[in-house]
Amino acid sequence: MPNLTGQDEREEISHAIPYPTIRRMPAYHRYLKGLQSDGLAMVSCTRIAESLDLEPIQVRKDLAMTGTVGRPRIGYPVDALIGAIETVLGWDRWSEAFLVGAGNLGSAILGYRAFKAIGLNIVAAFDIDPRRVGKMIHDVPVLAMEKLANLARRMKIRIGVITVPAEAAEDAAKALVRGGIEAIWNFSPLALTGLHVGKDVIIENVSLASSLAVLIRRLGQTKAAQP
Amino acid sequence: MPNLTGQDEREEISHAIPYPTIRRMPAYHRYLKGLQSDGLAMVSCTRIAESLDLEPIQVRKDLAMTGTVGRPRIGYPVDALIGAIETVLGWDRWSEAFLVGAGNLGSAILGYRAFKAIGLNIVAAFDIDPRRVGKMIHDVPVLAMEKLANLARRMKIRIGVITVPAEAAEDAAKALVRGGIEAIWNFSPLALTGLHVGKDVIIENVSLASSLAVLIRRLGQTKAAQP
DNA sequence: TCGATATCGATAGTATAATATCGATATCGG
DNA sequence: CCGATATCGATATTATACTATCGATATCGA
Repeated sequence: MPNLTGQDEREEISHAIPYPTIRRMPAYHRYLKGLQSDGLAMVSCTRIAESLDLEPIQVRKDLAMTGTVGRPRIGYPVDALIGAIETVLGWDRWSEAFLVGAGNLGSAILGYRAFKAIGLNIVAAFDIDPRRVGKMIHDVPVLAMEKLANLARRMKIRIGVITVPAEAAEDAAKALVRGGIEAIWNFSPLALTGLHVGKDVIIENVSLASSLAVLIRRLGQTKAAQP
Repeated sequence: MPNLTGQDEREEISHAIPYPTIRRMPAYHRYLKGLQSDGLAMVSCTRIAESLDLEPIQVRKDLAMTGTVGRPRIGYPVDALIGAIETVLGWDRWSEAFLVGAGNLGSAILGYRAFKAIGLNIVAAFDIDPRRVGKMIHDVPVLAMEKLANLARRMKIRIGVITVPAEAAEDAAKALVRGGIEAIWNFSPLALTGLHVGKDVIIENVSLASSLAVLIRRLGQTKAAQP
């Protein structure tokens, strides 16, 4: 049975997109936006690869995943690529989100206006500290944790952002799940799993410790390589 | 010629550790620290895997990379594992670092005291905005960008953290490189490459957009799965 | 004391993603 | 007008990481 809606057709195409490709998409998007503002209409994989320090073949395969077709010797249409990437990443339809933990990191993320352009609109923050409750941080109200669940259900919030210390991460996650949240973007040092929140909640852990571990490791190796 | 120092011997063992394993190491460390404070002396891969929602085989292979030997039916000694992980990750000898960009995100990272426990000690921040220069943020002084290069060389700083907007990232990176910095931890939306800073500078990009892209994508897929 | 069993360590197999190869195509320069 | 060439798209190969299998080992309980 053929699907007539663009929505489902797109899903069908994009179902097989590997996550490494998804991770590179924002970089392509940023670069293409730059070309677009310079008035460039077409661009080749070779050029993109040179600018982003990637392999041309990899770029070609990644862009093919968006469904955009290129022309030999010319390349891909810039505008179409940008649109296709935005569709694949879901940046065309933004989602509202709640944030838990209005500390240093939480405030920084609330102040990061760029998220709105990439599909995330944080509409309220929550904290257990009564001294923070009631304040506004970057135009976003800080509310008491007790109000989270009901408000989330009422507003049909699907995404929760966790920016609390490790000790509070599990409680924060469970509060979000009680509110019916479907996806959690977790910045706490405790890596959340399906064991914490149930396996049908989507979790994306941003592990700064992992990232730093790789950096320090590579630094140690170069030092060892040049004695 | 045999090496008598523990340093080089360790490097030899750990040279082959895959980066995915390195990325999981901080989670193991955190979990093991919890066991240690509970007084547990030995732990099996099975138990670790269950708690962290991983495969036991994967945990066993990861831990084997540290050189720690386990005992059948009993498991691995907790203390030894912790020490081995700290050695592999370089957390035993912390490095001093400079931070560029004392805005929201920069302040948050300066306030993140946990980094000191994992090998990173930020000793100074830099900013182009004269209104920020001269202030203290979480006990770290904010200095003028012009002072960066000389001070970095004088203090033999090896690591730089970039928390500036995308437009300023390349300049920030180049300033760090002029100061002789060897490794850059980049939080800006612009992914830095060897083309920006020269190919012998180590770069670790923390791409929040990539992380969010994966989250939103997975969310979109579950929605499509249940119409 | 001795067998049952949980676990380790090593080897083998599988899945995934990165890279290479090659024909097809259409533009650009002569 | 026509050949040289840059690029695309598809297929094939390689590299990497993850998962499974199996014998060896040592503890625990009967």
